[in-house]
Amino acid sequence: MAQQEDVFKKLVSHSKEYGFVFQSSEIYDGLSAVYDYGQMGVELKNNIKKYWWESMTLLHENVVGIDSAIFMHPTIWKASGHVDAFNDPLIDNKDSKKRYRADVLIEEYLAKIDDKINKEVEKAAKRFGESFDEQKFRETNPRVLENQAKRDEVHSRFAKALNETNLEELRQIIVDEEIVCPISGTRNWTEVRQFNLMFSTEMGSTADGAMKVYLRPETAQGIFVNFLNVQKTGRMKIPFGIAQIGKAFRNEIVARQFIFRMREFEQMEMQFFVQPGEELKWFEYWKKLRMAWHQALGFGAEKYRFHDHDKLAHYANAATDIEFEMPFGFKEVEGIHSRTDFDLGSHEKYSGKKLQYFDPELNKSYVPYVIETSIGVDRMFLSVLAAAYHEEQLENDSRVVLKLPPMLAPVKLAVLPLVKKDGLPEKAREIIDSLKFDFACQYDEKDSIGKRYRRQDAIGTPFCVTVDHQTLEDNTVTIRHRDTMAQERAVIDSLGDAIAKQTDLKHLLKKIAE
RNA sequence: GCGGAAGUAGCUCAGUUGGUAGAGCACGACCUUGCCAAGGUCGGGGUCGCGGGUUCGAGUCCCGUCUUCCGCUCCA
Repeated sequence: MAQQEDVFKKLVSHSKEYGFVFQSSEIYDGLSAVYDYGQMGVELKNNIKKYWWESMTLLHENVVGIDSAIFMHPTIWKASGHVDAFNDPLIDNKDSKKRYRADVLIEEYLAKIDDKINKEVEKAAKRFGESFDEQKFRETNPRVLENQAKRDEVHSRFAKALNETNLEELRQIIVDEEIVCPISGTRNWTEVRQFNLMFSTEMGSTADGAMKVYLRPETAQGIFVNFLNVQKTGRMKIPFGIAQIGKAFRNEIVARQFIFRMREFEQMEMQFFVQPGEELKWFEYWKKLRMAWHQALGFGAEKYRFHDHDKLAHYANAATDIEFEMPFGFKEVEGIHSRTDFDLGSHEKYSGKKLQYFDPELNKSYVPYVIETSIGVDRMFLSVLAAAYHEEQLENDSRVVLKLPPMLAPVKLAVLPLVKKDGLPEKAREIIDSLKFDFACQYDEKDSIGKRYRRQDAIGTPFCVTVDHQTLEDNTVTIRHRDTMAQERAVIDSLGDAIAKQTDLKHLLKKIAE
């Protein structure tokens, strides 16, 4: 583990050193859990997105894309359940360091009083037998009355505090009722804090009572609310899917582990609409397909595993994660959920609009069921980087090499003049000029050739081409391969095809299409 | 958010009982070499995370704050 964390640290500093990932606002001391992608990172990230997008939209004629806005009508988040679920009042016990939901603590306390009352009643019932009048007992027994009065008092305070979201009052109830931490048994509580996991802002002028809008906490809802638009204008027939790549925002309580959990992150989501009753079949279908997509990258099947959910979210009837072995353990990279008709059904209720599909085969209308595949771009990025990062011991020294799948590499080819004189730089530029339309090339003439190879290794460039004096005579160059460090001689005219063959995304796509 | 640790050049770090900021690598120019880094010369770059305080004087001591890492917690 210590070694793995070490690798993780190295990964973070490598990311910075070679322009993959920078901390946001670094010159102002940074902004917690927000990161920027640098000149290399953006290329890698774009390639990952392209791989996903094309695997969805090119390989499936029944999957189309959209790009919905980050701002959406606030009611959408009520319908989706995010307003309620993302709004817990939390309190910490300073001794046990445990965190609780303040409302749950009070509810448990109320339940305890109920228990007490019920026990009194049971005891009395046993004592009096047949002749026991429970209602009368409840109305007259002093112990029951006392507890009942306490319960009513706390309950009404509690309800009022919740209604007003009065956090101080919630805490005061906990203090007044001497509610203790179940673990430490102490009453050493922090303030109650509201953690709204959604970021909000105001739309319109504040003077005329602006509308509070949220930055979307997931991209999925943009797909659901456009379900009918796409279905009708695209003449889509069920089953069909809508794919989207976009930013989402969550005000995480604890956001950590580099770009694994960020407050602003990017998702690649696809919602697949199916006939009710067929959802589990499609769930299995996408599960398999999504795993194949990951494994096509060639990092090894053992780095991935499914993690099926035992406890399902309220909307789901099946759910699994695809986990990847990060330097800090197996972590979720993608989620596949059978979301039933929860989302569309809920939007029907809240919007008052029908979100149904008329199925000509069944000759009836229904709210489709949904299979969701949802992958975090940044997590994917991190997993690719982690899997690609290698430190290799060579005979007399060592190298750091990113063994990125060539299709994802930010730079595909570096063209290096062996010396920067005798017309070699000019010849190298010529080669780049002829290839730059096909893939990303980089030119470097500084330092020794070995050093330049190392620099390209560090950013994961799969091919280096070296121009030497022989090149001027017979138009051949040395191709040097990143992973094996092997070299071969090739004619310049053959370079374009040879490299495209190994760096073009379509070769990855063909792999998963099989 | 709580507890612990840390923050000095792009990176990795040194900096003595408080006395005017250093090394290696990296970076730039020139020379040299020429197919797997670390040859020579010269050069650029740091208000020591930020803000206060103590002191004649703070990278060093004290307080606050921000950020990062570890543990807890949370995780649609």
